[in-house]
Amino acid sequence: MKSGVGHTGSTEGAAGTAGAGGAAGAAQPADVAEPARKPGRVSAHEVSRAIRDDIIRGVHAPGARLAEEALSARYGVSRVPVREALRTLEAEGFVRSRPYAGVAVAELDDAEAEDLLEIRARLEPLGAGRAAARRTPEQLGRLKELLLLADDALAADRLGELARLNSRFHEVLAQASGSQTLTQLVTQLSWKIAWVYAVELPRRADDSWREHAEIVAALEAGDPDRAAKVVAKHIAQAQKAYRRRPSGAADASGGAAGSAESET
Amino acid sequence: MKSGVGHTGSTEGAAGTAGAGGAAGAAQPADVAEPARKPGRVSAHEVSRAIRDDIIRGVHAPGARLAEEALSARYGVSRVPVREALRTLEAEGFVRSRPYAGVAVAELDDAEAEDLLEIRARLEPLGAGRAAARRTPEQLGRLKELLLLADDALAADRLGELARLNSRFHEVLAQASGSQTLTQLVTQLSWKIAWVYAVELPRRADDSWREHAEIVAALEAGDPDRAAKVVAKHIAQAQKAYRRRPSGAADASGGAAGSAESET
DNA sequence: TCGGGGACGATTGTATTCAATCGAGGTAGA
DNA sequence: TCTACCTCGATTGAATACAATCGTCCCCGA
Repeated sequence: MKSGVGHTGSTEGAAGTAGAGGAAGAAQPADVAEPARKPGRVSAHEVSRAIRDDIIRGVHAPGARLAEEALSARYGVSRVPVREALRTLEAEGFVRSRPYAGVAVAELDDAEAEDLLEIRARLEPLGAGRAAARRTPEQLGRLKELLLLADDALAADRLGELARLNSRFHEVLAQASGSQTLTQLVTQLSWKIAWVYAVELPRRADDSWREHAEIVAALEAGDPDRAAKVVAKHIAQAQKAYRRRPSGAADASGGAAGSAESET
Repeated sequence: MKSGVGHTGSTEGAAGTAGAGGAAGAAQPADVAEPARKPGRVSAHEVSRAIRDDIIRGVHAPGARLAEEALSARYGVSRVPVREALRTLEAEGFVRSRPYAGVAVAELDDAEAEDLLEIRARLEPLGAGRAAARRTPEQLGRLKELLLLADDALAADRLGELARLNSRFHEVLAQASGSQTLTQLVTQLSWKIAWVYAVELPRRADDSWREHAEIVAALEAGDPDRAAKVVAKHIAQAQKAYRRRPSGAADASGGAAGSAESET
């Protein structure tokens, strides 16, 4: 008998590692320096999460070269877990690598950003439809909780946290679909969207969360068609907002230096 | 810029071990043995490709545990590149891992398979539309070349090769879209579809490649709408074929059924 | 006989060390 | 002065060695 490894589903939804949130605020790019994460024992998964967060926050600018040694110093681990993390990020499309030439942060031009939104527009309604049929009460509860947290954040005008809550909302929504593949796809997609939106998203925050509430209502009602439709509208609004953005701001200017709090 | 991982190689060299003789039915192959792949210098990227191919071909059955040492012995490298490969496959959704518990091949039930097809149905027409507008003559040439190769394979009734050509076709089609993100998504998706279809889909091959030719024609004409429409039809046909399959044998039961055939 | 606790083996996770490759810069020659 | 070649430094890629963790099995006690 092979005793085949449990794996009871759960596409790993962010284990609550305290995310070096300390350096919020300033968030100057590029200048690597402080270890930022010295606690003795970190896993490769966490390193990938840390690097991903930093990419999304603009700490590592698009096109920037990521030397393994520098990363290993920054995150306080050896090169081995760093390399593993880079492979993960490569598969996710955050970095590109060439043999013996190292890895660099991917560059997202406007066309890519548009594509991301277009892809999302086609996938999320699908997931929402599934979610309306399959969501568990617990998932519904988490979504509602996120709505409340967002209300607070809105009231306090903490936009950085809002961005995180937004990603999280769409992540949970994807999980509620009950499809492993769909969840993974949409989750990775939501990370990338957060990246692209790093600058723009806060502006639309208010409307966005009103729409989120509608989504939850549709899920609660268990109406797949309505859920899909509401999500589609939501995405379309987001697309419109992105296209209306002031300047071509797809790069890593300081925007939304959100705290990296990782409460799940 | 080519984005690493050239995919120039081909793995059919070791195809001889596929199927493991008539020993189908008896699940739990697991005990891989012969090195099958000793050539001196392989890179981590190639290892991930090798493992992925073996998963798709059913050499590693769904749910099977993948011990690092066993893999490193099988593919003739140390554990380090194996681990990197596993991180890649994890991000792609082919395996699932838990800290200190190792890695196991993911399990795709019928619902997941349906979702995969649904997702593809929504993404590929998008890519095809882009491709019709942006495809380069070189890409068009490669697609045509694939059509010819498929003709040969059809004539000679080499279904295993057809499966590979099929994946390759959709890969190139995605590349022609000019969108990095879309390319990566659709490519990874096509791998998974090949996996799901490996057991099923006896031979829709003939129709499938006729539709492929239509796709190429639309691309050549540079007509985005028509391209998207043709691809949508193509996917819909594939879905129909899948749903019409003889038995519901898409789960992890038998796993390592002989040669991998996937036609879309 | 059955349940709980602890030690052992096996496997994963990480660090350290060594080898291979690429790019930059300098030097010799035309 | 320009070009080609070559040497050297730096960085990536891989292998080996070490530490941490988990599951299992055995022993002990009720």
